[in-house]
Amino acid sequence: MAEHRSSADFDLEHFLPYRLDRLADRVSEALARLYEHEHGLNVAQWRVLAWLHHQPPMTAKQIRDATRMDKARVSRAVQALEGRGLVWRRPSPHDQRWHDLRLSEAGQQLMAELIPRVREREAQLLAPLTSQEREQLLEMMARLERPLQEG
Amino acid sequence: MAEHRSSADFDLEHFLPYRLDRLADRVSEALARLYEHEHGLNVAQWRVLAWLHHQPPMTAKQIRDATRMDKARVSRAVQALEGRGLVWRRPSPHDQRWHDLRLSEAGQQLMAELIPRVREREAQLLAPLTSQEREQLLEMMARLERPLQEG
DNA sequence: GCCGAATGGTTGCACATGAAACCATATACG
DNA sequence: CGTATATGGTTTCATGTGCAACCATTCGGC
Repeated sequence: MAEHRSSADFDLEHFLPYRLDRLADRVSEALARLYEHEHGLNVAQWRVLAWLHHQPPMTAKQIRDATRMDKARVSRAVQALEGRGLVWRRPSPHDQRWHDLRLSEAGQQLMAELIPRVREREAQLLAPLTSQEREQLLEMMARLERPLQEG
Repeated sequence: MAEHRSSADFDLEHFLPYRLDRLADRVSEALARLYEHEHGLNVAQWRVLAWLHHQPPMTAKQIRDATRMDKARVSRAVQALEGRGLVWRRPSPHDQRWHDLRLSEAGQQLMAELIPRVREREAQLLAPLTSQEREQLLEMMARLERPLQEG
């Protein structure tokens, strides 16, 4: 049985966590040129923009829940984006602890330019899979992720 | 056609790079307890140990090629492991620039203890998939990764 | 209404990392 | 041989990150 292999033949190349990490790194690198090199956005900032584009307005907490990023990471990303005028921040009328976040005009323009190119790049990355396989892949990933939700 | 969606409905939740990164993070976190919290090993160090366990001896360059890690990252991981007496380093007789790396007794012992537990944890993570699906997943990941090999 | 706990968000700190500069050794070519 | 170049590996620097401590506001129990 596969369960009884000795530890002598342990091979990282068939170890899912490692392979997952390596692929994620490679893919991320392939995309970085678009938002990092060309627009000076890091991954955290890109994600904040993407969520604000998709579903405004949001508070930092909502972004944190959506992205599962550390709250400090979200806070710093928002700060940077606000500093560059890509995001507006307004204290919520309901609760002064929150801030409602939205894309500014400039932020919307940036995303309008960026999204089609990011989509195109994703399509290239996914080219080796049929559309059925793509669905299957995302579905399997969702199944793997579910038990790992904490909180 | 799916190709003609406007940028207005872009949703990170269905964006593969993001989903991949999130899953990889979660999985990595789930494993970290084993080698990080209990043995003070970071991911880079764990990978070096795993490769040296699997295929000794190796030079830093070979580990770098195998893991696709930055050479500085490998260098620092090896230094730390040597400092803890888990790895031996010996200048290669063929070329003084290289160093042949091997696990020390302590390193082998550590891996003998760690590998079964890591395997067990991996099995838990993979539980939501049938063994056929697991193969399929790794195979699809390999197909996605191949065009991203650089150099 | 008032005090303690909870909650959204920020900041300080320690650490890991990638890129580039750098060092030492080996190879190629005159 | 001797110099230029390539290569393995290390170090320096700037940056991003998680964690924990912290601040401000709000909520819950009395």
